[in-house]
Amino acid sequence: MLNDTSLHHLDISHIRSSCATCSLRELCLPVGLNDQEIQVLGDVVSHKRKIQRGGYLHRTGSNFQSLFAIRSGFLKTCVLEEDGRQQVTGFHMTGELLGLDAISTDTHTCDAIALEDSEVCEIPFAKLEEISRTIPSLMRHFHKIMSREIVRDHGVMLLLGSMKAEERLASFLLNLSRRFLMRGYSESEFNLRMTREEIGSYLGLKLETVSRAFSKLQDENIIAVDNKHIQINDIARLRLKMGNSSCIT
Amino acid sequence: MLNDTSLHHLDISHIRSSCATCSLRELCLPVGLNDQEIQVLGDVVSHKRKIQRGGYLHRTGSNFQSLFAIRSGFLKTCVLEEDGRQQVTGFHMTGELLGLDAISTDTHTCDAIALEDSEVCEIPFAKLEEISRTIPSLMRHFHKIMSREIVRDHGVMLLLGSMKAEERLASFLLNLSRRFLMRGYSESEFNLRMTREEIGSYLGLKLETVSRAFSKLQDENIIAVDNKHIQINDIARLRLKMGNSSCIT
DNA sequence: TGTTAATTTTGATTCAGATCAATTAAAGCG
DNA sequence: CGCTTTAATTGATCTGAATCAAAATTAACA
Repeated sequence: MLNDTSLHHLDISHIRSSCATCSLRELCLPVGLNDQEIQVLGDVVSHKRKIQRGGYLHRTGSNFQSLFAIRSGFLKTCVLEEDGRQQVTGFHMTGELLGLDAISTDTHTCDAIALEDSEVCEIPFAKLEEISRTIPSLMRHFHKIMSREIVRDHGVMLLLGSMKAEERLASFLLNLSRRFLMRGYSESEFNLRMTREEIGSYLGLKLETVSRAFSKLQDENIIAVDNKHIQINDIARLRLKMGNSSCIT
Repeated sequence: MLNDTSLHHLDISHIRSSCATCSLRELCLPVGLNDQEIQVLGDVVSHKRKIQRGGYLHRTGSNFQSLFAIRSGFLKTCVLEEDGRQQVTGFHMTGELLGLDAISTDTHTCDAIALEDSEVCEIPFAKLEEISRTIPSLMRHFHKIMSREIVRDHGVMLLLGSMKAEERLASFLLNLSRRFLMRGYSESEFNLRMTREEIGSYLGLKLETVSRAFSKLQDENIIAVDNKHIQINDIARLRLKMGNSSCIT
């Protein structure tokens, strides 16, 4: 459950690297395409963009033209309320696709902010639709990505609707762990890119509660916390903490 | 915010009724298509299915073949946890599209249960993808539907993550009100099809809390509650109750 | 490098909503 | 129609997380 805009579980190692413009292999889209198709797709996603830490990839209300595939870095998406407070709707890392929400109204419905220096590929949506007409597997794949985002959101709804603080944090850490693993990083040791407040916003908790939950898990020797650095000592017990283990797979 | 799998706000009155098999006008898909295109689409969605109150449209884990467009009735979708408790992920009414979550893995990720006798049109997904290749506006429209579901889910996440009980119920009622209005029913008076427990599951509250929130709103003369029958006396004040009014539009 | 600002931790207290419990009302059904 | 089951309301109590508050730590930056 939790975050998974894209499809890292798919093995993309078989993709041949014929793309000159942009290393598509890291991206989420070209799964299962042949050389020629990758070439076509590559022409579409050629435009790269760098965002500095703290910078905006897009803002709520801004015009939608393109999806963004994250090549590197780490971003959050959040909706801003009148009163100034923000609700984080997701954390996003390499290979994931941003902007799906904006297709609905041709307007971005959330802010996307880089939590560390990041690089994205811009994918003009009109062009993506166009070429997906001639490459059925690309269309199918894109639909799966959108669907997966819906499934993820349902998972978060379940988390927010029925789990308690410690379960939420366990779920969150396990989700991060899995996503780091899929990208070839350690599943048991990583650095958080977001603050306690941002975690809290995402999990529907106050930052103090997040901090306390971290401390609690550390006291039980399930994890070791050193500020932003997390070490998972006992992943099995962390899974137990989640309670209904249906959420994360 | 809250429920809006589909796109009732679009005016479909201009659609010419050339479809022999199934009255597509009620459905969400054929917006902006010409006669011939509607004909093509009509051939795909011809298969109808009735579900009795309490019956399943699909179950978690079952094979995904088709999306379902609701022609009449009222359904809920919910995910079942190990412990037997269920989390309602949405309530769905005429014109909305079910099954989007299943595209991701070709397996349904939730149960869809009729809360009253309902009728749906089955839309074989492979065929939909196929014809959407030749009808760009249909493809675009389908993408907007998926995207809108993502936006809706983000709205629910915001609700679950940051609103308190009374705000959640106000938001829920206003959402229902709007959806009834869009279908030509009264926005100020309607019957709930779901129990307090199901509302609570959806809103992340216990049924007692839902009941108390109803009573509170009634005491303040904002609504009148008679079991499942709801009358909204002061929609403006109900909106105020929601707090951050960004959610519902 | 020193100074300031932001973040994190921890404690004390409060409160919204959960839980427990009992009653009332409505819906099925033989 | 009366009986049983299910759903809804309301009250009393408890509890997990919010809030308030202060100290400690880390990061930012001139």
